[in-house]
Amino acid sequence: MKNPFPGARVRGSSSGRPIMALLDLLGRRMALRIIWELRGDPLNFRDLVDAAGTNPSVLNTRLSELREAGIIELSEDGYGLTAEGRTLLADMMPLNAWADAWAKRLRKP
Amino acid sequence: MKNPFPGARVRGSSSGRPIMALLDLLGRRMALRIIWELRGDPLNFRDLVDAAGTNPSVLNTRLSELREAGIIELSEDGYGLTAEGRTLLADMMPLNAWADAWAKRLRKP
DNA sequence: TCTTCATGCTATGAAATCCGTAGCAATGTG
DNA sequence: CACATTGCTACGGATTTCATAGCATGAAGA
Repeated sequence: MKNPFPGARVRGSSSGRPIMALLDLLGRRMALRIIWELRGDPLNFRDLVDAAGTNPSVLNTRLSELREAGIIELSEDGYGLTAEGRTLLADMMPLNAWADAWAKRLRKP
Repeated sequence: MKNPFPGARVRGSSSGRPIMALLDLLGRRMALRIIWELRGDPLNFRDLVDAAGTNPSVLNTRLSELREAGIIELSEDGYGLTAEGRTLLADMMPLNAWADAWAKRLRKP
């Protein structure tokens, strides 16, 4: 299937609503993780493979989608978040705190 | 593979850090979407299949993971978010605004 | 110039996952 | 006893992911 793109059909939705395209894009394997791993300094391709614990083919597929979406870019320093990507990451940061509270809950139910 | 669980190995991470388990869980097909579709009233199984634009087998797999994680529960009214699930959804809501701004950017670059 | 290295990325085949459809079991209603 | 509604499972083909090997390019040494 084509890359998720606001205004286009995506898996599970033909409405073209931007949130549906975003949920499809972020719902693919390693997409959230890749963005997460780029929260600090840019990483080169191989370091990103290691950091995300994935393999070149999946990473490259996700990178092309995330680059086309304007979330990630390749600079001289390696792969990093664009300005837009950083605002998306900022929106994801609460998930970290949520996950910690979740772990605490599940340890003593 | 076993369901993502804080403290356990998940795809792409053996650290057991809660955020990794969460990113694995949410990075599976339709997981984010299912949570999103339950932002309002509970839905029964079939309505949730339609709302998420998926099929019973994938939905059931995701539901069992999300129920085990304590994010979704089945009540007399149907499938709905738990209290914890609602806080997770609240953390996801900014994505909607982000997606709208994203769509606007991509329309006129 | 001839290695050697680091880089982004592609190729390949097997394994896992997803998808769509059909249908089952339990429960309730006429 | 039909009949509808519900949650869910079975199945087979399509797609995606996984792990590993390797290619192409450019820079840096020898």
